[in-house]
Amino acid sequence: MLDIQKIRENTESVRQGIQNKNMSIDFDAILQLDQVRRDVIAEVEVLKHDRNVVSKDVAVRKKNKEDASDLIIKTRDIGQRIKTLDDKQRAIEADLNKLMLEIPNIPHASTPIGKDASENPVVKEWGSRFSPGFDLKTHLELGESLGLFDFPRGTKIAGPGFPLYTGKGAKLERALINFMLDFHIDQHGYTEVLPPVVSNAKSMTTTSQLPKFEDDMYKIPQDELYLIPTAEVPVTNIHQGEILAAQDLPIRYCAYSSCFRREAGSYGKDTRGFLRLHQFNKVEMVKFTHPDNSYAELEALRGNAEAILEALGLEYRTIELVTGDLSFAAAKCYDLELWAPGEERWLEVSSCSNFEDFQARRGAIRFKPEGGGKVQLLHTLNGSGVATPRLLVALLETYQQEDGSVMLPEILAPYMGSAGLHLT
RNA sequence: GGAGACGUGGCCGAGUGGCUUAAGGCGGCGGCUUGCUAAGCCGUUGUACGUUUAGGCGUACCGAAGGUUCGAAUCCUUCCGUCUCCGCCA
Repeated sequence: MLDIQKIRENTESVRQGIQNKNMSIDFDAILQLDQVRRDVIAEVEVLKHDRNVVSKDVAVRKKNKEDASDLIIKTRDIGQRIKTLDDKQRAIEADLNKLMLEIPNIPHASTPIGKDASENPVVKEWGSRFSPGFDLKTHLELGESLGLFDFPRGTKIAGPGFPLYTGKGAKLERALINFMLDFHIDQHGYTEVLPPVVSNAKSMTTTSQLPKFEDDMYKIPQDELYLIPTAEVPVTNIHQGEILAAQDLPIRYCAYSSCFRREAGSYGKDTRGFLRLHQFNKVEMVKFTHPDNSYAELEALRGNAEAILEALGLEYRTIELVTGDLSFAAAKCYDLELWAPGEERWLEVSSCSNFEDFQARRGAIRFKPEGGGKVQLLHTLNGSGVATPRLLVALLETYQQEDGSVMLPEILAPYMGSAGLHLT
């Protein structure tokens, strides 16, 4: 959510930012509603002040055993007017809040202006192309012949897009999750958390899955819960409504969770194998930072995600999203893409974003500055570190051997066993 | 799922319709003292919104939302949460 005061005072620059995001918002309607709201508040507060003064007089007279009926009659009318205005204020604020929740974050000044993904600049390329000279198999062919997963049975159990991992495939999935968690905890200083995989509407609103993206999520109406599309939701909401001490910042959490996405509107796209799923595993990093440090923390966060890919020896590139491709809540974002030699394409495995105070305002996540001073909103960031399905694709395709087996990188030995690195 | 108890500031805790502007204490912050010394004394204390050149002023907030009343932390209704006991359960 944006600051209404900022919209009021810097209307044109906010308007420009939204336009760069290819969105359109009726700011005139919002400003007008805000003006009405403030007029009503000013009016009702005068009446409440009057009521308080008269009520005190009533109390004094009653204490002195004097008659106060004239005052009571006078205030009865004030009470009615207050009630009317209170109702009006409530209605206006509900309307205004609804509009405010639909306004996307505005891009940071450093985010390149551009219309869509085709204009995203590549900011880093790492690793070398895997081209061994024999015919490369896709992860589907490899997985099937090696018995790593069973899509038909996953479909039978739940439906398409719900993968069943089997044997070494299940172990590899578990190994990757543990490897990434340990890496971020031991090397990058994150604190591990293991959150619920469901969240309520309030939490979903903080991170802005709600109200705009309700159709993308699985809902449990009976209990008014949603399955999380990412651990970002429960982890960011750990400090919802709290006032943290400045000395405690930055807070860095790392969480594994299953993620659930309906992928409505993407039917027929990337339906094969692991490229697009309804349920998948992901290790997520979430940071709560002082506003002054959030962009330095974003660079570090991106580095933490890249370090995973480098440790696994996989070719990747990092792109910076232009304003038109930025997600609803982000002010700046990097995407990490792995090269899948069998698929012969780049696969997005991580998104690292700075939301500035956008989510913090929605969730009332604040901090008290060191040495006192006014409580202020902190900045939230998150990034995948990383999602497993496409990582598994690139890993299998990059480490495949001519005989159809896969020789996993040495760094996974503690998790697979040395002998277990060779998938046959 | 059943029965009961409870929900007050950073924390403890008083408060059953009106000098409550939420007592008192702890903690925090600022100052004084340095013959009460592992201390003592004085002052201060939250959040949001509105308003103001500024200092300030006003309004609201006692789990949440409504209601009764001239006036609600206090009375009524609904909801949420916590705890205890019972039932079920990995």
